[in-house]
Amino acid sequence: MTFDLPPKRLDGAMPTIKDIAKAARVSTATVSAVINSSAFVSPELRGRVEQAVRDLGYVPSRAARSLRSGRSGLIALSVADLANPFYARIIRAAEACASARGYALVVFNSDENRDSETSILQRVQALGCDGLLIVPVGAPSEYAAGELTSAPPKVLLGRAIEGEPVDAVVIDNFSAGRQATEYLLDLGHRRIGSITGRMAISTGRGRLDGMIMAMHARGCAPLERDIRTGEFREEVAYSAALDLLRGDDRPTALYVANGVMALGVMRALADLGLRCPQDISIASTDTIAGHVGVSPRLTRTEHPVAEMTTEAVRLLLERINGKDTSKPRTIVFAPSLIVGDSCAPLL
Amino acid sequence: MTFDLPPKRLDGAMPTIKDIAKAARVSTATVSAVINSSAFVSPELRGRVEQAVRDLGYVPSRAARSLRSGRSGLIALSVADLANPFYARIIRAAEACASARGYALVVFNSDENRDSETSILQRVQALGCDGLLIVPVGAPSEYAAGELTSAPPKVLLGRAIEGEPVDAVVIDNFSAGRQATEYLLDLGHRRIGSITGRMAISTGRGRLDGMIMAMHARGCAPLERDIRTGEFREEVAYSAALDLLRGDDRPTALYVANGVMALGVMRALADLGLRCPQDISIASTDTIAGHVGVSPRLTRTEHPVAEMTTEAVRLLLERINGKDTSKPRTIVFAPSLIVGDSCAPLL
DNA sequence: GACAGCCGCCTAATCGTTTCGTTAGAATTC
DNA sequence: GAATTCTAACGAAACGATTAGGCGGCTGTC
Repeated sequence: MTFDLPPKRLDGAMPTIKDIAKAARVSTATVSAVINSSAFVSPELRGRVEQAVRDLGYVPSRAARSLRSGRSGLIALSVADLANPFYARIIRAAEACASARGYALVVFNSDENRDSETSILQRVQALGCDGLLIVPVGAPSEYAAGELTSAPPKVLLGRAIEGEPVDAVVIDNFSAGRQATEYLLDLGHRRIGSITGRMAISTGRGRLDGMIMAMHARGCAPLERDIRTGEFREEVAYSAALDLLRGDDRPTALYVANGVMALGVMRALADLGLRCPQDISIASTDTIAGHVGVSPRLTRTEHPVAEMTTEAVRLLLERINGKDTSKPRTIVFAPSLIVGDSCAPLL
Repeated sequence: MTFDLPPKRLDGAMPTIKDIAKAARVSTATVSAVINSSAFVSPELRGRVEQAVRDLGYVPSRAARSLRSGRSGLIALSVADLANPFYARIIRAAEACASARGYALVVFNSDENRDSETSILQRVQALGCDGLLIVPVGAPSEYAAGELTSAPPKVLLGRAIEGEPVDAVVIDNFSAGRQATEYLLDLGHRRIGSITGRMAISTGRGRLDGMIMAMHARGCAPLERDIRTGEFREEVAYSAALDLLRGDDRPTALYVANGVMALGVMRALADLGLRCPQDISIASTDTIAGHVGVSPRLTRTEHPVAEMTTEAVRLLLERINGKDTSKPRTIVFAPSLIVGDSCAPLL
């Protein structure tokens, strides 16, 4: 009897299931059964297979597996702006959650660009990702029929798209805008301005609506020139703030619709020589990363980003596994007000 | 003649290359040739194939493709701590670069945990990723032989591992520590402390060494109690700073080895009621994200994260494509000092 | 002792591509 | 007009895994 032990392959090529089968003197079916615990295998053979797997350093090929099973083990995440730390938190939570369930996370950046997003949707399909978590960047009218409802399953994260029958995990933007504004109103401010996102995006529109309604409820209304909208970007907010706050005819308080915009406003304040909160009060929705212990601490509404993301992944996986075949639903998280020291009472 | 136009499949199943071949009345080989422009095809057939592809909405299956070709089109990125905005910048640059070259980016978080890293290395292999960009979290001794040199190609990013024959893109940590410390020395500080990373990590060790050498060069040396090392985390730096700066027997200046640690120190200062730079000067390496326009602006050394990442991706792709078969090399970027207002002259 | 039933394992088909080797026909040469 | 080369397209064999179906051999029953 010749012992031609197949040595640990030195050629660098990865061993395949056939190599294991040969080494363990069993069929590939048995190897597969051992690896997936999908059928009973006698301890004898099981032992031989496990030994061979260890000896050869065998790792099943995901490519072959996914060709056969139609599953890739990949979850895609498309965010609107990778430069925004807010999305870093989403990536963190999504990665942790996906990893825990055995999935890998593929990250894309649409950079607030609808065309990029379209190509991302295609690439996600081509990659055979099992699901997609997406922070959409388009207006509702910009999505072709079926673009968001076709396979693989998709879950909108952070931003809703009206009229699209697709799962979504969002916050109550209206409430966020209202809460922040009411706080400013309570401090006595009456001329309040706002720098917010595009009106075509649910977060931009909703937060501004909440702000305006809060003012109406107190019998006032923002001036048209005090409302600035644009992309959710630091530079956009910076120039808007520069323009809005230049000169003496300016609001006494500002509601800023997200974290990086608040940062842009802060930078503008510094450039204009305005002090916060002495010269102007700032309240926002969404926080500035790493803003702990740095003055002034922003007064803002926060929302549980990690929990929202986890929930979105959970929902997505249930769709993927076909456990949830109910109608698409929207899960709404509530924002809460965190008081810092960026707002002062109006004297 | 019957026109049984194959309708856009309504069953949800994706069309395969065979469907296209049938619809265009050609062989699958021809379809493949058209799709990959891998062989000459007459305009006639080419047209029919392209038409069929459009009609059926065909997208080649990446799973089948990668099974056949051994390429997945995936590049993996393993970062040390997704909560650190520094890594968000890396992800951003890597995603942009990979996308531009037609690769998708799979993101992993080792969370400064060597065991997680080991399992990430396995998952990367199982996924069949074509390459791996990794910010390693282990000490040189913790890597098994071949762990970093086996397929797929790997490039270390930000942190070097001595003795491992693998490509790396790093900064001159020694110079970073030296520059920042020299600046503090120039301001008249003599008792300078440091809060830095683990000594087993090249960035922790290198930066501290630079700091110490700078002091030696001026005929002084840091006190042992003024040097704190630990993980590159906000909380670690926070508690180290609290302990180090409590009481009157404390350094007049601090060199902090990275951005999130600087943040932790700032928070500690706020809690201790110490003002920066009046009561203590802070210099760091690596910046705090979103620190523009917020006071005090940190004096720090910066390094071109995006360029480094781009370079790392470039290197990786050359290895993947076998264009570069030279010995592994380490590319070193130079840090530069950015003066903010977190340091004051010692009176 | 014959037969049914189960257990444990194997053979072989299959997933959707790419690609090698082949072939039919056209173009060129003598 | 026959022999040769070229060309464009095709057929079929991989790639590595899963899994339905099949087949000996054992146990148990009457």
